[in-house]
Amino acid sequence: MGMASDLHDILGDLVSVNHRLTRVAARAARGTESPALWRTLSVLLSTGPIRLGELADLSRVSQPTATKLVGSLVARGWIERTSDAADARVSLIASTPAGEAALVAWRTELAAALLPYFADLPAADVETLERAVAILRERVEATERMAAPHRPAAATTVTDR
Amino acid sequence: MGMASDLHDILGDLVSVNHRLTRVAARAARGTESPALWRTLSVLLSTGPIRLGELADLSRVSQPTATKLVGSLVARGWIERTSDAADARVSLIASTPAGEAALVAWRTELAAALLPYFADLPAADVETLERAVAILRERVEATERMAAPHRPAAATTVTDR
DNA sequence: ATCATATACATAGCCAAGCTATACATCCAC
DNA sequence: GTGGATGTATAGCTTGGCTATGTATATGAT
Repeated sequence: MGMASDLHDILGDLVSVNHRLTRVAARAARGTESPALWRTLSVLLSTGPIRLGELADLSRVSQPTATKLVGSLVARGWIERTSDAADARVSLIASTPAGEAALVAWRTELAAALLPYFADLPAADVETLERAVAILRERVEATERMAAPHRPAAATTVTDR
Repeated sequence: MGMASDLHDILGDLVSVNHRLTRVAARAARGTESPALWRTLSVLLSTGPIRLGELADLSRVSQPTATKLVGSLVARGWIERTSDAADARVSLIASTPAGEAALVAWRTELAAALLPYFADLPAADVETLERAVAILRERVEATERMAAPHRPAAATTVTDR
C-alpha cells in the first residue's frame, strides 16, 4: 500500500491539489460563485450566533474582511445582526433560514457539478476520500478552536464546542 | 467503517473543508502568499513550455487572467516567453530555474507551516491522506486533459508537485 | 465620578485575482 | 490579397484580501 512519503510532502501535495480542485469547482459551478461568502455562512451555521471578531478568527480572515463579508451576507438576507444588550459595541450575527437554504443549494449544485468527474470512482476510493475529508475537517476545526480561544458562553445556542 | 455517505455529500464536504484549509494555509504561510502564481507555475512545470491559451485552459482560468498571471511571473523572473517562429501571435511560456526553485521553496515553507497542525496524525491517517491526494490529483489531471484536448506533444514531462 | 486605556467594530484605501467585452494582430482558405 | 478565424492583449469592473486608522463603548485606577 502507501509508500510512506513523509507527512511534509503529503501536505505540500495536498495544498497543491486543493488549489487546482478549487479552480475546477469554481468553473464547474459557474455563476454561483463567491466562496468566501459560503465559507463565512458555513462557519456561522456551525457555531450559532457569534460576534464579528469571533467570526473573523474562526474564518481565518482579518476583522475588516469579516466586516465586508458580513455586509454582503446581510444585504442578501442570509444572515442577521441583533444588537447585544450587554455590550453596545457588538452585535450577534446569525444565519437566517434563507441563508441556510442558500448554502444547502450551493453545496448541492457544486457537488452535482463535480460529480461527473468522480462518477466512476471505485468504492474503495470513495471511502478513502470520505475518511480523508473527516480527518481534514477535524484538523481544521482544531485550528479554529485555537484561533478563537475564549468564546464567551454565547447566547442560548448550542455552540458544540 | 464506511458510513457510506454518498459521493455527492462527500464532494460537498470536500470543497467546504478545502476552502477552510486554504485559509489556514494562507495564514500559516504569511507573507509568502499568491496561490494563483504558484498554481500557474506548477502547471507550467508539469507541462513544459506551452502557449498562453493552453495555460489558461489547464489552470482553469480565463485567458485574460492568464495574461495577467504570466506578466507577474515574468516580472519575477520565474517564467520566460520565447517567441514561436511558426506563429507570430503566440509565444511559448516556460518556467525558469529560478521559478522552479521558488516553487519548491514555497511548498516547503507551506508544508512546514502546516506540519504542526498535523504532527500527531496516526500513521493510518497519514496513509489515508496520501491516498486521497493521489486520487484527487488523478481526477484533477483528468479534467485538465479534458480542458486542453489536443496539446502539441509537449517537451519534457516533469512531475507535478 | 473621572479620565485613561483597552476593546470591538467600522472606514479608508490599497492590491491581487477573477471575470466579460472588446480591440488588435496574425494566420489560413480561397 | 481579402475575409473570417484564432491567439493575445487591453479596458474596466467586482470581490476578497490586507494594513492602518478612526470611533464608540467598556472598564479600571484613582
